[in-house]
Amino acid sequence: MELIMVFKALSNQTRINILVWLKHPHLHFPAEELQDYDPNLGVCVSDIKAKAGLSASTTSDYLSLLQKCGLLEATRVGQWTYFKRNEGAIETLNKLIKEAF
Amino acid sequence: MELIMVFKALSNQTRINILVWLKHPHLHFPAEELQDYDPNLGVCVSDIKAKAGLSASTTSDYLSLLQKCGLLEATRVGQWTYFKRNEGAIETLNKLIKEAF
DNA sequence: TCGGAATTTCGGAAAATAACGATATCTTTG
DNA sequence: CAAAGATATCGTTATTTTCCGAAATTCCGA
Repeated sequence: MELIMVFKALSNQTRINILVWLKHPHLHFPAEELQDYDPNLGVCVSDIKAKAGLSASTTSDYLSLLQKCGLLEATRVGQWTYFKRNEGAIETLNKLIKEAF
Repeated sequence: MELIMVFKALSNQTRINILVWLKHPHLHFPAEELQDYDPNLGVCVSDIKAKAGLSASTTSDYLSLLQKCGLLEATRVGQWTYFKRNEGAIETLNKLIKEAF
């Protein structure tokens, strides 16, 4: 994990929000969208797009940026792509920050 | 402290480096420059400029950005401005990141 | 007070990022 | 196979960031 890539990814309020929303999806997404929510999968792009109020392309860009720097994991299931937090990477990040700074 | 401002400040390798250099100045700056180094003051702009290999204006910009977001503290002494880490703020940052993510 | 050194401020050119719509791809369903 | 929905990719314009040199400011010593 490259610290600078993570910081770039997090220097945008919406991307920070996405990471926070995905920590406890039930607190941030409408119940009907999480009908059959699976913690192993996460939340699909459209639900995140609706919550963020951004276009599909921007939402997709953001999610894949967060994925590229390791903070999110994606799983394709049929026509949907689900994103969830990579808790291991986030823990590593905390350690890295603690020891670097 | 605004998390997003901190992340923007840290999304630049030189600014990350400055923060690391200032953690243990003796490991990163020539001894003759730290002749009368005072932990309460830190390191002056010219020494940081020399280490970073940037122009005076850019160095000054970077340092004041790091100061504005709370990570550094500045003290003017005569014609020199010394910068040191704001350890309290950095600790707060660690906590914020830990609880936010 | 004058010159010079350290730093800051300002304006600008180049590079990077933001965010979109259009288009392409992939998948399911009729 | 065709159509429709979800997502990804691409090309674009607008905004932001990077980094500099020139000019301004501050301070010290002669």
